[in-house]
Amino acid sequence: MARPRQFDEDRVITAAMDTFWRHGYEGTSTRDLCDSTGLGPSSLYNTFGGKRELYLRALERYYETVTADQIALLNEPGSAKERLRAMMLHSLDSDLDDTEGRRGCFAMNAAAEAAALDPDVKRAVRRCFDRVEDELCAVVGAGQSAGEIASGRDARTLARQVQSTYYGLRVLSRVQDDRKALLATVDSTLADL
Amino acid sequence: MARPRQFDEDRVITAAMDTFWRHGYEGTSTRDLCDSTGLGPSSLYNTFGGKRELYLRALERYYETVTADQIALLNEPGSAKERLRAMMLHSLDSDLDDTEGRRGCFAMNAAAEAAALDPDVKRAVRRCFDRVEDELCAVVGAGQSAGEIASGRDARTLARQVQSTYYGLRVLSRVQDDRKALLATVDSTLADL
DNA sequence: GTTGTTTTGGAGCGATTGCTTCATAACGAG
DNA sequence: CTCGTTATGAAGCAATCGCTCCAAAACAAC
Repeated sequence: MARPRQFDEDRVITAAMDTFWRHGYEGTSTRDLCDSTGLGPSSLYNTFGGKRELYLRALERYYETVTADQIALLNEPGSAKERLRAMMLHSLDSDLDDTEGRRGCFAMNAAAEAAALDPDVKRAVRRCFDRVEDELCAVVGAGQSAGEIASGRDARTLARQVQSTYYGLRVLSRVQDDRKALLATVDSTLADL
Repeated sequence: MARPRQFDEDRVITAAMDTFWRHGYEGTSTRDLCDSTGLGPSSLYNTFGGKRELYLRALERYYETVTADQIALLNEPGSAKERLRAMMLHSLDSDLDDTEGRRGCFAMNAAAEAAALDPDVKRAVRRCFDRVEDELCAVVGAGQSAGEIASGRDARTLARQVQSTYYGLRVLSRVQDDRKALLATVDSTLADL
């Protein structure tokens, strides 16, 4: 019926996510996006609508891939605290990896840069955060059932404490290179549970 | 000897800080800066050198004013936990204040946007974070001496835990409007000390 | 007043911004 | 094959980017 597309939409969104992740929304130009995706501007605009729409798609993709990986780590075999530690360690090592360009957490970057201005960005970021919170809650609950974590306090509250510490550490990791110090905070937090 | 300046350098830097704070580095144009400071481009460039230098000056100013206010709150009269709570509450209410534009923490925004790329930005942000950490450590130590906080653990480690939770909450506050939930995490964290 | 020095406002530099236009290409349907 | 439809690449739109240049202006020193 018509000419088919020469590109894989998924790969394009992934490439765009990577570019937005590294340089932020304002720091990424449409030409940067054309270069990283391999698409010409007409294909890019014809398919996605514009820079903002592609940014939102990139945030969705982040949820589907990176956030999903965090959830997966929380569901590996092991005790509750081991699983919490595995997720936090994985993110911290990713944050400190110079070969990856110290790009941090895309959702957190988007929260800092654009969540205040754009309700759609806010919603997309919140989706990532809420998903992590829910899964942390489940892990904490499992730990409580197993007698590994004290049952006195509300699982949701404990999960939010862990989540806050986790995101706070990722903020600190942007300017703090001392892996041991960050790790000590992780272990100290887990010991409190 | 020569024509004197028609503007107050401090006021200009404060105005620039406010603009960068609200819109980020990439989101702020030199014309935005001219508008908010009242300076013409020639005066702005003659005095400060360029956009990047002014951004660094704005981060310095943030340290001198907002970070200093946080430190001051930690040194108000009251118990250690009361002082920790006062600082966190103040920031959270500032983060949630719609009339201020939900601009968050300038240092954290800079960390997310530019710390990975610019070593000078990284240094300026870290200065803010380290100052808070040091003061949190002092407050925790005082709490331990007063018997208010358990003396078993290292004050520095506890301070870092509080700091991480604090920054994590400020991340969450960008997309989470539920003040009560955020507050519950504060109180739960303080109860653990 | 004149001179010397610095600041100021405005025009505008080349480059880049997000995006559009359009002729052409590449297919499926008939 | 022809036709209808969509995708593509290249050129380029007006607007804005960070920044510079320069003549006029405003002072202090003399």
